Amino acid sequence: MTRVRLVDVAAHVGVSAKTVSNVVNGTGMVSDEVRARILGVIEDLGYRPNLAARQLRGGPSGMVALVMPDLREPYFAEYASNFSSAAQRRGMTVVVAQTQGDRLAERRMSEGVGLPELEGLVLSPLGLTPEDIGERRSTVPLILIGEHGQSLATSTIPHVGVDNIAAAAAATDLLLDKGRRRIAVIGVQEHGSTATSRLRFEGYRRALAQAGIDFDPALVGHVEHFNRAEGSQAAARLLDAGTSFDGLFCFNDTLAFGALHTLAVRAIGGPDDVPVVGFDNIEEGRYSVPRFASVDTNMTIASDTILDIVAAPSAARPGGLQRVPFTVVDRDDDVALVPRSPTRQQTGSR
Amino acid sequence: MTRVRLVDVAAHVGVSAKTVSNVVNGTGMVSDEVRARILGVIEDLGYRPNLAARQLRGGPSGMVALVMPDLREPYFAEYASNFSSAAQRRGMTVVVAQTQGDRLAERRMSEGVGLPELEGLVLSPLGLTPEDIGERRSTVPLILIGEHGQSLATSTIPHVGVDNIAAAAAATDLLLDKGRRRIAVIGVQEHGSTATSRLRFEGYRRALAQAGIDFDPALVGHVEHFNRAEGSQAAARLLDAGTSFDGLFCFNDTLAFGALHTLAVRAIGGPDDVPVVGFDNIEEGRYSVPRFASVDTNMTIASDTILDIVAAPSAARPGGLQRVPFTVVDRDDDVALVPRSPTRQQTGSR
DNA sequence: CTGCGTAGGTTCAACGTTGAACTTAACGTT
DNA sequence: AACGTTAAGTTCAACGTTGAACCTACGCAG
Repeated sequence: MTRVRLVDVAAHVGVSAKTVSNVVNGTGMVSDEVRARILGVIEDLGYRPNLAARQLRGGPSGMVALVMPDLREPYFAEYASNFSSAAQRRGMTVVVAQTQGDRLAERRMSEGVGLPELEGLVLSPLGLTPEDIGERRSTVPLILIGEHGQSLATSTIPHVGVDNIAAAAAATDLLLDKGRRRIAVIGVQEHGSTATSRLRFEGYRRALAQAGIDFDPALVGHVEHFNRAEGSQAAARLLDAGTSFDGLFCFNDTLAFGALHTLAVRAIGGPDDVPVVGFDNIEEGRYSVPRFASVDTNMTIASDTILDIVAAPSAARPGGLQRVPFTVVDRDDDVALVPRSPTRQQTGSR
Repeated sequence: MTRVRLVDVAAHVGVSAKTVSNVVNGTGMVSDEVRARILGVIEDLGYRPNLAARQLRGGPSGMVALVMPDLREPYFAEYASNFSSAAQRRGMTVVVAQTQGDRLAERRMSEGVGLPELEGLVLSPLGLTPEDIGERRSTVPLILIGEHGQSLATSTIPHVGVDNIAAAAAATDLLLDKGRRRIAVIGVQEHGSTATSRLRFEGYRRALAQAGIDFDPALVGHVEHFNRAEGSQAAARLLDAGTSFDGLFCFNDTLAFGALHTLAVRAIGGPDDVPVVGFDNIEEGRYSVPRFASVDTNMTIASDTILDIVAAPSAARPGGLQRVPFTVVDRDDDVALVPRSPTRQQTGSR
């Protein structure tokens, strides 16, 4: 029972394969009567076009690759979910792969090795360097997720994400607006892929400067990775050092979870005492007790932006950072464990 | 700058395209000298085989589809991560799609509409019925994730997962072994796709029966969905009804998070007071405070089992449930926020 | 020196689809 | 009646790869 082909349908109807092709693709001229018969036979036989043959003829593959460090991270999982939904809406198929943030894996994937003909390759880089991009052979359009500072910004590769400096400044402003003056920060990195961390740190410092507050290095919590354990440890170090703070900005929500845990264990804080702001606004944050604010990175808008770039003719494809608007979400009601609509929002243009 | 083909490489070397093909695929006889020259030119020109053409010739596509309800759910995200890694290890490409648990979406995806030629279609069903499977047209091997009770078990479709009844019984046993006698349960469903819930409930009751404990309907927490909010509400309902319990079994970890939250807010419990057992052993559970036990469903083993089935010749492909061993993981040390190695494990054969 | 096996190739057709170019009959115009 | 137009098709080649069949020179046994 081999697969049904165009010619099989054609034979059953008594027309040529091309006429069936025309019906399937809505091209050419076909009488209503013949079209109806063809559609009937297609249904009966269960014909489905062979994408490989289409592609070989130069047709679109309808496939986009999404390459992320690790889907177990809630942020990447949510991104993948959003992206996949957006792609499905456009009739595109998503291929996923993981790199574990490994530079060589990212390099290899950016070439699309072993992957089918893609219409776009969307990569969330951690280790990739501008040289890697320069040496890239593949002609498949590459689009990077997130802003990555000078390192990758100078390249002509489009990247899609929020303005990290502005967003981090807005997050800091939220705490400043609450009258906080000693705002600690968790997530400053010194090793590895520090681009995101550096930009958010810069935003934090700019917001402080604008408010006329001196930067205090004692308020900085360093981490290696953006995970719960390190967020928790960084908060513990701040407290152990005797540093007092009345607000806390974490460079992502996972760090915030960890930090909140340490604060809770030590019976410090609570949202009115030491308000916390995270970054990414992942689903899970909606259920957090104690609550914390976050910066929503509008992943749905980002996904659509990316797919628009993929769909654009190569000449019209932009380079550099494509800014996605961000939203500072402060959940200042007291409900827990029920998804909340944000009650206070500040939007992304500063 | 069109893509490099076999003939382009062949022309540069001065041999036929077929010889280059032989080198690429390791077939036929090629002298070491010619092989070396060909490999050099392949590298220089950056040749990469056109998978569409290969496939058209009847070659393997190397693609598997993974269709899940929603990647934002940590369990599915982790599953996807594991599966994707396992597939990458085998040189296979994973296509992902989401159904939101919608039966029609599951039906449509199970046909592989709009997808390239697949070697396997792996689906985590919520609404799919045996009739849907019966009416399926596609000849691509379908493999279901999880055990789904009578409903889908009778079909010849292979499904891969833990023995839900045995695993739930083992989870209950863990609490019984701690001397608990009034064990509450959260996650019983009455509407929608209840298969998993029913099986785990059955396991709970069997374990009680074996221990000579009467089942008390007052200890049952009903939910519509397996999420945090409902876990929290179910726990609240139990407490509000004045039901006392000294142990709690939640049908998945997300429910457990919610329930733990309610217990914490009401200052009840703690692991030595009211131990909690979840199901799935998701990453996030490792950082939970208060801690709780869980049933590890060995997703890596499951992924490999699935990929073995996909790779098997269709005649050798098994039907029915392929059992994956489970592990009851009790994290009874007191460390928090550092990934722990399980200290007490009980393995899956009862 | 004949014949045969084999290493190391080559040639050709086919996979299923569709753009481009071609055909045919019916119809409308002057 | 002759001509142009158009609707509704058909035919053919090509996309890149590879299995099957074919070719050829060389080494070696008899």
